[in-house]
Amino acid sequence: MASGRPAPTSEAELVARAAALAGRTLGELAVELGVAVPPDLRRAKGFAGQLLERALGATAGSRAEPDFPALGVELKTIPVDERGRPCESTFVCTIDSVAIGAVEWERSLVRRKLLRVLWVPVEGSRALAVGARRLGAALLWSPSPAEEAALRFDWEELAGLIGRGDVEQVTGHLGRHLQVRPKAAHGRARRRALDPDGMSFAALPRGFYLRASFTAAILASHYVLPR
DNA sequence: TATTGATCATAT
DNA sequence: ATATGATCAATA
Repeated sequence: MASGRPAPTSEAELVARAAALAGRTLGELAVELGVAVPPDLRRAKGFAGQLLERALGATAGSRAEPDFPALGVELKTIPVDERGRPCESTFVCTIDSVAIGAVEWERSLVRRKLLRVLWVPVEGSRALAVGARRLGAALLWSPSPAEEAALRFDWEELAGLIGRGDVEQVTGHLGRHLQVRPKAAHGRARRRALDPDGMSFAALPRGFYLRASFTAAILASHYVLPR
């Protein structure tokens, strides 16, 4: 990957850059950055996110850090329908099911990832060619006390189950706003986990996701569709 | 058709 | 192999 823009040095600069992208298409951005546009996202699921990383000067790559380390800001592109509502859930982080039982909410990866997020809406209809999809108005967000309390409630239930060795009992049906779903390269992937008796076994890797209803509420009071 | 479970690409 | 970026696609 070629390098993107230099990193922004303040939140204001980051927000200004993001605001300037509203209404632009992924195709226009790709041309400016010298990136090829895939025909669809089946084999390029991270395309929009990686394009925006470069357009905004995020730290590229797969380092376990916020996208903008100096600012402590996480970048999330979010696909939205024609009404501005999320098309998908939002991946937050993977789960270390062996360690999670010893972690409190305040130090959890979920909370740290969501402390400060730049949401960048992108038209997500599969009927739109990838290159024609427009960016919406970005929103720099931190959870309100009520939002954090709600996330904490779900996290404690889910992390509690996993910590007690019941990771195999946790399905995507649990959690009002936060849920646990598989997060793996393929169905044979395995991570070390503990059963209720403390015995180690190979489990399907899982991650925390925000339900679309939760992110819809975040975007609802701020988001404006591109026009 | 909304949601859950499964999967794909790239970088390190 | 595990982190990043997520969306696909089968199911209920």
